[in-house]
Amino acid sequence: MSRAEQKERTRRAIINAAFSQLSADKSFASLSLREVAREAGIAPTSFYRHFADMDELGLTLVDEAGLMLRQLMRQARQRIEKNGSVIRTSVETFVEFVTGHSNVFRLLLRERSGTSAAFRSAVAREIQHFVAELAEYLRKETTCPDELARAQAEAMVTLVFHTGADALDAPAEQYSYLVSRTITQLRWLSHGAASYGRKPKD
Amino acid sequence: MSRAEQKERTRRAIINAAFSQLSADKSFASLSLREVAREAGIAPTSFYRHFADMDELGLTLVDEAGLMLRQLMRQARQRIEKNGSVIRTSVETFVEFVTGHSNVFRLLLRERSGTSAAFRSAVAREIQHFVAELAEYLRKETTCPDELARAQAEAMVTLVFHTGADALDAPAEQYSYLVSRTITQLRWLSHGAASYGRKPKD
DNA sequence: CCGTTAAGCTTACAACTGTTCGCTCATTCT
DNA sequence: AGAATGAGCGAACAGTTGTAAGCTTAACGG
Repeated sequence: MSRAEQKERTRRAIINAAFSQLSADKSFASLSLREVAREAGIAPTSFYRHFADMDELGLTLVDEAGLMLRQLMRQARQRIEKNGSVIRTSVETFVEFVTGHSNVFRLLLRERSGTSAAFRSAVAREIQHFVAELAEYLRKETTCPDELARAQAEAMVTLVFHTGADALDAPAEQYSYLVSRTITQLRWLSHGAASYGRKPKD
Repeated sequence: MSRAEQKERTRRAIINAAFSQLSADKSFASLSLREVAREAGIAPTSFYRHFADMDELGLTLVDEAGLMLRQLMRQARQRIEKNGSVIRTSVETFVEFVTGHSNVFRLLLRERSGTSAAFRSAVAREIQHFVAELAEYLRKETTCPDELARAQAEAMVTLVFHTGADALDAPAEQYSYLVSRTITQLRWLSHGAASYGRKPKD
């Protein structure tokens, strides 16, 4: 096996070990270098051959999580073409992601308001991808001015993201309620933005 | 000084020390019993005379934070009577709270998705007070059926809470933008819910 | 007034943490 | 073929953590 190949392999082992140790009871901040190294099957000191410190690993994890999110968006778009209902399909796809990759979602959810400014802005950047894409869609589909399309997209992403957080603690039989509640909220937003249009008085 | 009085005094010293150590870079989970005890001016082992462990202290902090929130609500209601604009007054009051007691708000924000189920549900309970109260207001002021009033209140609280989180990382000169953006979003919701009414088709 | 109570202290321990240093040894480069 | 590179290792260190055991001493109750 080539040297670079092997290096990449244990790098992945570290990343996977970190992801697998994240859980409802364990945040990234509470991971220890030694524990991660142990699960990755290397000596604690070997960790430094791949990352300068845990923060660097954390940023890598956030990047990977963002990547998964973008793949999710693509998947949702495909579904929409075959299904039609934009809002329902998007929300359902998102909830599936949250429940299927809960560790990954939890990372983004927590580090969005975590103790590291670098982490926070990394997560914020990933979420902005969502917002920007949705805003562009709204600009095309509706007659919304740019600024308002963005505000609308931000509200929608906030609500969907928050629903994901709720889903983490909710029993599975509540998912359909959460989804339909969120759909209702998004419709209100959409309908309100369309008809309320531009009346920025107090 | 009475015995009970002195006990309550150092109990407060512990609570205050804990609050004061919370910051943008330090979450409750990263506080240590020893550091808190040091700042409170007691020996580490004396901590146990007041709390069984750090978790018990944390739940106390969440309770106190919730108390401050409820005081805030009362304050907002008084302002509304003299001002008139319900939405603007509420959002502005909330942002003032967030910036004025950022440590307290950060505690709620983080523990809402933290690693302790007990903390999460404690925070959720505090936020439900907000939602319930707002929902009742909406039921009175509008012709909304109960279930939808609640969904609307939840969306509104989510958006306002999220704005608070944004304000934590934003420079002060951006506050007015954040406030007006949120007001717009809330108006959309309100308007959409009123006119969209009950049309739960896909 | 004297015995009881309990807040607070000091000392101590075992378990972890991140990180430095120097070594091995298989892969790579010349 | 021989030298250089660099991933991985073991041992060690200084620091911190939570918590147990036992003592002191001031406020309390009878």
